[in-house]
Amino acid sequence: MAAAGEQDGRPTTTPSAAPAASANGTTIYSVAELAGVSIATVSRVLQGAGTVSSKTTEKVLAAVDELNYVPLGAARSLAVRQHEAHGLVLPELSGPYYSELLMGFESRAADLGQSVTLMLTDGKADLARAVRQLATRVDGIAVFGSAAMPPPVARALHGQKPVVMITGEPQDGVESVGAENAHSAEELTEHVLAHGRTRLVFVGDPDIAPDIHERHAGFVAAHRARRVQPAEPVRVPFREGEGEAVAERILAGEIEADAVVCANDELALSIMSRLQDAGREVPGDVAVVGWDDVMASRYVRPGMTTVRQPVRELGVLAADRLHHRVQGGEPLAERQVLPTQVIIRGSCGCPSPRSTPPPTERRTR
Amino acid sequence: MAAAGEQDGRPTTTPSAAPAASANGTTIYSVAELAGVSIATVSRVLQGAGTVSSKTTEKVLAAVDELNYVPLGAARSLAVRQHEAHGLVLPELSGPYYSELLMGFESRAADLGQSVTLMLTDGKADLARAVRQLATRVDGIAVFGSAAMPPPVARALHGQKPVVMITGEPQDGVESVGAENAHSAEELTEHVLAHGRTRLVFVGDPDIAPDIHERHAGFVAAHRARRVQPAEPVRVPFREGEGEAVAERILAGEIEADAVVCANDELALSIMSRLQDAGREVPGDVAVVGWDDVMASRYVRPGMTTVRQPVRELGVLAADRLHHRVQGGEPLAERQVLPTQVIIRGSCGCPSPRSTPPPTERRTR
DNA sequence: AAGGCGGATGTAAGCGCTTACAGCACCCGG
DNA sequence: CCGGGTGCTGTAAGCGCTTACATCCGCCTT
Repeated sequence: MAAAGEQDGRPTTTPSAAPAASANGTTIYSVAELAGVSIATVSRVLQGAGTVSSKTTEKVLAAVDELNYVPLGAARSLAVRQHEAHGLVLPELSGPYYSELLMGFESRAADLGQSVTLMLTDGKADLARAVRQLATRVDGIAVFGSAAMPPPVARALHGQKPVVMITGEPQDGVESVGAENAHSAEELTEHVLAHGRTRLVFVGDPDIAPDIHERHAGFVAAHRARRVQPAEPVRVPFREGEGEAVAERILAGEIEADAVVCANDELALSIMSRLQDAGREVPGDVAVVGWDDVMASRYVRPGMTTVRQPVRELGVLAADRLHHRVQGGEPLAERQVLPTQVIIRGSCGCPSPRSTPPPTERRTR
Repeated sequence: MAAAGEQDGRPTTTPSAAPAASANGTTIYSVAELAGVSIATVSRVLQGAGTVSSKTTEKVLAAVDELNYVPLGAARSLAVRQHEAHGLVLPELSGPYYSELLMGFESRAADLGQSVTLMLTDGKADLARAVRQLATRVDGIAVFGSAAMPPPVARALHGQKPVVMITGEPQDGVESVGAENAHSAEELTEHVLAHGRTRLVFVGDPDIAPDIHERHAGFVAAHRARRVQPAEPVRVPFREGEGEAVAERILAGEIEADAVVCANDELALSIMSRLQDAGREVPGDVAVVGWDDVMASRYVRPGMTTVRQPVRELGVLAADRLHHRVQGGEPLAERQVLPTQVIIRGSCGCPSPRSTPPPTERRTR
C-alpha cells in the first residue's frame, strides 16, 4: 500500500510534470517514486533524521543506488539556510607556507562537515567582486591578512558573514589568528649577534604585513637589548629574484653586512646561493638566516637557520574559529597566537648538524 | 510611482510575512522594497540582464549598498540549475606540484566565473562519501589520477557529473589530461648514460601511478636503445624519509649504482643530501637526477638535474576541459598531453651552470 | 471495548532567486 | 487621433530540498 499507487510521482500542488532534474535528471522525486514513498521519507532516510522503518529505508537506498542519485546541494542549502562551506582567501600558493595552511584548513573543515571554497587573490583583476561572489556561496570566510583583504572588500563583508583573519590585525568583530613573531625574531637575532656578528641587516619589508612588522620589531629589540643600533631594513618584496638583487648589492659593498636576517626562507636561500656562487663563504664571510623552514632549507649546505611556524595548525585553528562563528559563536576579541620555534642549522655560524628531520612525516594526515 | 506604494514588500502569493533572510536578514525582497521596485527588477540589475532604466538601476544599487546585500548563492544556483563551481580533488598539497596545479586551476576557473571547491583525499576516512558530498555542490569534478579516485567513487560519479582526470588513464566518458613522461624520461636517462654511467637505478614505484609508470618506461627505453639491461626499479613510496633509506642502502653497497634516477625531486634531494653527508661525491661517485624541478633543486649544490613539467598549465587545461564538459561539450577521447623539459644542472655530471632562473617569476599571475 | 499513544509516513509550505510572460506607458508614423 | 512598436517593470511559476504538522494505524492500557 503506502503510496505505491502514486500516479504522478510529484505529489505536490505543482501542476507541472516531474521536474527536469539535475545533471542526469534524477531528483528526490524520481527516487521517491521508484521507492514508492514520499519525498519526505527519502529526505529522512538520506539525512538520517526522523524515524523510518528499516524496510522503507532499504527500498529508498535501493532506489538511490539504482538511479545513482546525487542530491542537489544548492537545494539543500537553500532549505537549511546554510551553505555548509567555508571560504578561504589566500594570496597565492607558491612555497610551502600557504599550502600547509590550506591543508590544515581543509582537513579541519572536512572534519566539521564543511567543504572549502578557495580563492586566490594574486592576479585577480576585480578582487572586491571576487570576494563578494565568494561570500555568496559560503557561510564564513577566512582571509589571509596581508593585502588579501582590501578595505572595500572588508567593508562589503562587514557584518554580513563571519570573517576570521589569519595573520592580520584583529579588528572590530573580525577575530584574528596568527603565529608568534616578535619573540622568536628577537631570539633568532640575538643568536646571530651572539655569534659575534655586528652588522646585521634585515631583508624584507616590515610594512608589507603585520607579521613581517613584528619580525622586524624582534630584530630591533634584540639590538636594543645589547644597546646596539640596528641598521635600516632592506625593503624588498617577497620575490625570488629580489634575493639575487640584494646579494649583488652585498657583493658590490653597497650593503655592508656580516649577517643577513631575512623575512622568509626564499629570500635567504637565494641570497645565500648567489653569495656562494660569487665565492663568498656562508657563514664564514656572512651569515644568513631565514624564516619558515621550507624544505629547501634542510637540503642546502650549510643548512639554513630559520624559524618554524605551526602553519598547518594555524589553518586548523582558522577553520575552527570560523566554524565557531558560523554556529553563532561570539568572536574572540584577542588575537590567538601560536608559538614558533627557532631552528638552528649551519648558516648562522653554528657547526652544521648532520640533518634535521622534517617537521612531520610528509603525507601524514 | 511604479511600485512605490508597495504595502507588503513581498508581492508573491505567499501569505507569510517577509522571509527570515540570509545571515543578516537582507534578501532580494528587502532590497526591492527599499528601492521601491519588484524583486525581478532587482535581479535584473544585479545580473545585468534585461533592460532597466538607469534611474531604477541607481535606486536598486543604492538599496543594495545601504542594506549591504549579499545574494544567497544557493538560491541562485537552484534557480539557474548550475552551481557555478568546479570541484578539484587532490591527494594533498605538500611540495610545489599540487600547489602549482591548483593555482592554474583556480586561475582559469575564476576566469570562467567558476568558484573552486577543493577536496584533499589524504587522511580522509570515508573518501567515497567525501567525493559524493563534493559532487553535490559542483557542476563537474577534476580529479588527480593517482589513487585519488577509487573505483567506488568513480562508479558513484559515473554519468552523474563531468569528470576530468589529471594524469590518469582516460576511461570511457572521462577524459584525461597529463604531461609527457616517457620521452623526457628517456632523454634524461640517455643523458646520464651518455655521461658514461653504467649502473643506473630507478627509484620510485612504477605501479603507483600511470605517470611514474611512463617515466620508468622511458628509463627502460633508453637502456634498450643502447642494448643494455636496465636494473630492477627500487620501489619506494613518495615520502621524504624513503630517500634516506635508499641512500643508506647505496652506502651499504646493497644497491650498486653510479647513478640514480628518481621519480621525483624530493626523493632525489634527500638521497643526494644523505650521500653527501656520508662523504660521497655527487656527481663524482654517483649521479642523481630527479623530476619536477622543485625550488630546492635550484639551490642545492650541485644543482639538481631534473625535468620540468608545465604543472600550472595542466591545472589550466583541466579547468578548461572541465568547463567545456559542464557546458555540455563532448569529452575528448584521447588524452591531452603537455610537453615537459629536461633541465640540466650539475647533479648528472655536467659542469654546474651558475644558476638556473625559476620557471616563471614567482607571484606572477 | 474505547481511548490514547506513539511510530511511520505523507502533505504542503516555504527557502531566495531567476525568468517567461504579461502589462503598461509612451512615442511614432500614418 | 489611433494602432503598434518599444522599453521598462511587475507577476508568478518554478528550481529541488527540508521539515513542521497532520494523518493513519496498530497496539497497549484501563
